[in-house]
Amino acid sequence: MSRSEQIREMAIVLFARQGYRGTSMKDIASALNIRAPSLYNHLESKQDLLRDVTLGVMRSLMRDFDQAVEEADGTVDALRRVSIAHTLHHARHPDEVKIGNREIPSLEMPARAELLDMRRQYSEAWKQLVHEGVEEGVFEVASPKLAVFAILEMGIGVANWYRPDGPLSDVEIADYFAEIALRTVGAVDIPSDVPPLAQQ
Amino acid sequence: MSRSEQIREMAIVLFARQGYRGTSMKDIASALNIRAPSLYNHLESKQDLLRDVTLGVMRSLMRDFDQAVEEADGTVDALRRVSIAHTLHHARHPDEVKIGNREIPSLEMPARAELLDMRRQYSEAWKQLVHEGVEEGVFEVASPKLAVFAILEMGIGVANWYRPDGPLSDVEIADYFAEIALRTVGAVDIPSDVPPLAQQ
DNA sequence: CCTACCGATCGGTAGG
DNA sequence: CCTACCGATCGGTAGG
Repeated sequence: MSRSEQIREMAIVLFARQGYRGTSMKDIASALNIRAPSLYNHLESKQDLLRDVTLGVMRSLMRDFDQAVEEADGTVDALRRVSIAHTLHHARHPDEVKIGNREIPSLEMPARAELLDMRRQYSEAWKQLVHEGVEEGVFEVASPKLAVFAILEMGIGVANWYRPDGPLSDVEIADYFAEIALRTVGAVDIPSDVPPLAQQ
Repeated sequence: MSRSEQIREMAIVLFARQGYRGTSMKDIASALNIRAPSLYNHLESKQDLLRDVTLGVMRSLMRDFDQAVEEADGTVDALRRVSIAHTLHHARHPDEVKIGNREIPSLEMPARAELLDMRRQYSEAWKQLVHEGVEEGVFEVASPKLAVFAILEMGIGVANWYRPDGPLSDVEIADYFAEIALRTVGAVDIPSDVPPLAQQ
């Protein structure tokens, strides 16, 4: 792994643990056994590190969403697949998404506006999908917008509590949350090929 | 409103908007048209402000939870009521809960441990309630723990997007989310006295 | 990749 | 409630 990648990975760990402003360039450098000024051979500024991780995580989320929709067979399956992708992403990249959600005020313009616009696009794509399901008559939901917010936040929260060494795997949690998502939009006749979850 | 209260309210607004470490004592003082050192006639330290708001919000959430359970008629009604209380609290005190969720790394020991313990107690009380419903046979849920996380996070997210001047009132959102919560735990035969939601 | 160093800003105190 | 001021730390640069 290149030094530049090492720095970026360490920054993600420390930003997630201590916050962006609670992490100094010296903290990052010390963790890699070098001095702070040496970092500037590999990056322009501390703000660059934050911009890369926050914009990167949204690009990645949107890519997963598009891929899930492409692979889907119908709207119900599409919602299940994007729900799984959303939850899995938050279980597998908890540090990155924590930074993306918490450090919006630390992100300077114009990157902040860009991030917020990507977030808007992402939830818009979700709303569009739910809307299609309503039009097709496979979903029954009082407010698509509220339903989408509920589903998204449920997945986002996973980043805060999921532990790989816990009793449930990320796939099990993602499957279960996808079931909740389908219930939330009032999808009926759900083809359930999901194995039963262990208690707890 | 006393100067001390003014300072605390302004701190909450600025901590939520700019983050704890992104807000200087000078920022708070300037917004009140005084100088930074004058703040110290009303508080011990900047950290005190953070401790008061983060511990206060958890005390308040737990109080609301207990009251909702006391007023409830049975376990299904209890889950509906605590869900409503949880969502309403996040809609009505968005700044406080945002700080409580984002600034955990900024909170120094031992307050941080105290906060985390209160959060654990809070979700434990929720899990206990869901567990009772399962034992009574009124809930059907694969994993009480996951169901509780899903419900809690759904409500927490409200603080990030709810706007009082939006198309839906906080009460409407709380009622709707309580319905989703009941679906999440597989509560059946839900007595629905909730008025239909406006689309969008 | 290092040492030496810069100006700016921070939380907080002294003293009135 | 103010001015004057403190030591510490910050992101970043110069120069090698």
